[in-house]
Amino acid sequence: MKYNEFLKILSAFKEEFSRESLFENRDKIRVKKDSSVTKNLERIFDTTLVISNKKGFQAMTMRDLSREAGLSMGALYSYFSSKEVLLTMLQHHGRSITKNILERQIKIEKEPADKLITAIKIHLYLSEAMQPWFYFSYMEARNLSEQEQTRAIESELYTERIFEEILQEGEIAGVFQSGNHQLTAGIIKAMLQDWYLKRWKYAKRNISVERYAEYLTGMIEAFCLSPGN
Amino acid sequence: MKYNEFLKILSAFKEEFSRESLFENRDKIRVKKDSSVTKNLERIFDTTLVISNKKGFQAMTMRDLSREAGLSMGALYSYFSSKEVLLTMLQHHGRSITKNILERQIKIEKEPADKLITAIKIHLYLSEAMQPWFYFSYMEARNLSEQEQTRAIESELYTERIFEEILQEGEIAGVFQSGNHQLTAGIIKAMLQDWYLKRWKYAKRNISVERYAEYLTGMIEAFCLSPGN
DNA sequence: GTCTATACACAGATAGAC
DNA sequence: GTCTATCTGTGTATAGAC
Repeated sequence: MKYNEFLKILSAFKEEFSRESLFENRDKIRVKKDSSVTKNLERIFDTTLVISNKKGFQAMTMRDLSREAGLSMGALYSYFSSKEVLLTMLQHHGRSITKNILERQIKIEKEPADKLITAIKIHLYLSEAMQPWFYFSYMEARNLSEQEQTRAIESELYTERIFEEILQEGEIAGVFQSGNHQLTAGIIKAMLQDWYLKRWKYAKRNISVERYAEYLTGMIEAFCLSPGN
Repeated sequence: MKYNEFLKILSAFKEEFSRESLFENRDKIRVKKDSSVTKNLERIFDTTLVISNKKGFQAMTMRDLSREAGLSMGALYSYFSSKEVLLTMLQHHGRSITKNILERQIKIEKEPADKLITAIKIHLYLSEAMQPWFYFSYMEARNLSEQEQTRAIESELYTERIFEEILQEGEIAGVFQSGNHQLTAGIIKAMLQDWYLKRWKYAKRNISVERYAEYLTGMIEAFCLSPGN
């Protein structure tokens, strides 16, 4: 799949999913009118990502956010009860999109080798399209409450387990070599994360997401495929 | 090389290097007595790493640091002029140790394949021994001043270039396959970083640094070595 | 050199007018 | 629903005693 095709799928998904997604935390929001929520919450989220990714969520003041988002302090606080809640909402929002898209796209493939390639590509494409959120999610994990940190770790391990299971499945089917699949899955995850954590580097070197995907899958195949496959 | 052997080399190096290293910022420190500096500065550094790695440098207050390091606010400020300067000093300190050790150990090897393995191992061992600093350095990079950020990026790219050059050298010697060595070097770096960024994960899974090193070098060799080597 | 006490700025959050 | 004005706690940093 090309990145352009993926973008279409993603935007269709967001369209369909926007109510559940953006309104997941509806009960925590004081504002009643839906149209205000959709309009302002997205603006608040986007602005938070921009400022936080530059200097950290902790260092972003509510006055910064107020100014950049074009809403008064008072208005901001009618969308969340505290800065910490804003952080939690933002994390939830991104996680549910990621999880849904990833599962949905992997299900389409039947063969382990295809599944592996697809999982890698979709993850890369996702993190390309939602880079600010992925970066934010990684860097701010330790500012979360204990409960939310647990969820973040679960989410991290969940993705890894997807890779691990595909590798396992492939070994049984005879297409993948045996090995420590958990370790391999972890290493794959690390390579995927590098893409959104070091975006500046790859941009400077003119490496497109498709090029990176190709190089990465090549490396994984060299290591995982059974000889002859 | 085993990790234990490395630790001996490291501690010998630190011994010999401690003056230059700890006193690199000597001019910025108001305290005159050397014995006070060696004793307290190391304590300040270590404590800063512990607190910051838990909740972020920004979120660590000087009162936190004062309490945990067992020094009053006033005393703290006689070792650095501001919180920002403390950050800069800490970064410098770790960078010079890393750079020196890495260069010194790689020089020993002559064959590209050995050089590559050594570079990977030494980097892993270093980040194992100095994990708090490596983690800190990665996570707090964006809180640095513009000038210091440039230095941090340079340092990051410098390490990558070491790998790139080894790969290049090996291709000419015929032991490594051709390919985009810059991309490969970046990916190797990502895998090395995962070790100190996700230490909790590997600890939980009982993966030792030696085991990780072995797995990683195995993967790199599968991808890089020319057939027949 | 190290302490205690304090200055001063600025953070997050809310009350109440519109 | 959104604004402005303001409360209160906490942050970094320093002055001056010991």
